Amino acid sequence: MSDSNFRITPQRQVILEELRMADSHLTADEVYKMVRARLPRISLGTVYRNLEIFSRLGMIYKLELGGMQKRFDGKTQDHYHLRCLKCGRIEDVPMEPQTMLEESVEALTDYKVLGHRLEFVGLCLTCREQPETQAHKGA
Amino acid sequence: MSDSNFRITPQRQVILEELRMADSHLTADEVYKMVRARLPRISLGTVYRNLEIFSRLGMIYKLELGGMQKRFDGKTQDHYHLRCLKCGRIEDVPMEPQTMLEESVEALTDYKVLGHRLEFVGLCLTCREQPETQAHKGA
DNA sequence: ATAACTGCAAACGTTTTGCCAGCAT
DNA sequence: ATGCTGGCAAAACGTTTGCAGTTAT
Repeated sequence: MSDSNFRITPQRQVILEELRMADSHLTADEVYKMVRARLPRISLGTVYRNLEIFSRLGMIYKLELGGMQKRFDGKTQDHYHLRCLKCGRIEDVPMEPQTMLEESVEALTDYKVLGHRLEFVGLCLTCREQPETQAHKGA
Repeated sequence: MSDSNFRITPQRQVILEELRMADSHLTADEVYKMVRARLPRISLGTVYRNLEIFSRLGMIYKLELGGMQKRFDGKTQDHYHLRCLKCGRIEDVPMEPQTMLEESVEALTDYKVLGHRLEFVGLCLTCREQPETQAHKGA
């Protein structure tokens, strides 16, 4: 792929649409299931290939958080994430990226700091209120 | 494992020693290779099993950073990490955990925030100075 | 004709698991 | 005798890749 002769095929169209329609943070497999409802013959390999291409082109955002599957996000700009330890739900944090963190680290080390990834973990409202149940699974 | 009848077997002893001797951030496979030099018959499964147990007991620290293998760290207390994009080296950041970040997120959302993970990426001194070479690999 | 793209299946690297034997209590 | 533990091999998991056929230019 030369990144310039990039065609919007039906598969790519549908993958993008589903990613943008979902309230974000889908795993490749979830994207696959959703797309397959509209294009039953699409393959998981195609989904992976195109998610990778989209993210390389900056069309979507690839989340690689700790110890989990990759997730893909229709949004492009950087933001922090918040994960519920009990149900696994992932949400965006309505907080501006703290660039001063990078400045501090650059002052403290001999690295050229190019970015940072910040993830919060905790318990969502639902899971705090239902102490003994697994409220929901997935994104 | 009931976590109380926990025995220090030779395997466990050596795994812990190697983890504490190394300057940290080993992958399970690296631990396996090092331990095997002293206990040639140990199996990779045993290494994984015990790393998991140690980290559950808080005896070591399990790093699960974005999109990579897990790494294990003899140190116990929380700290931030800094990864070189070019050579993959991972270092500790000499910075105190910023608990006020968690307070901000708790104020901004309806989550009970229990922790956070912060990872910086950039270029280490070596890799900045040798622009065209891959300086070193691994931890 | 050429290059990009897809579906399919196989391969991959990492991690987990089942099983049985061995050892400590 | 009970139960934790280790070695081994197989399985599982998420992801990537090779290939052959298809589609668009």
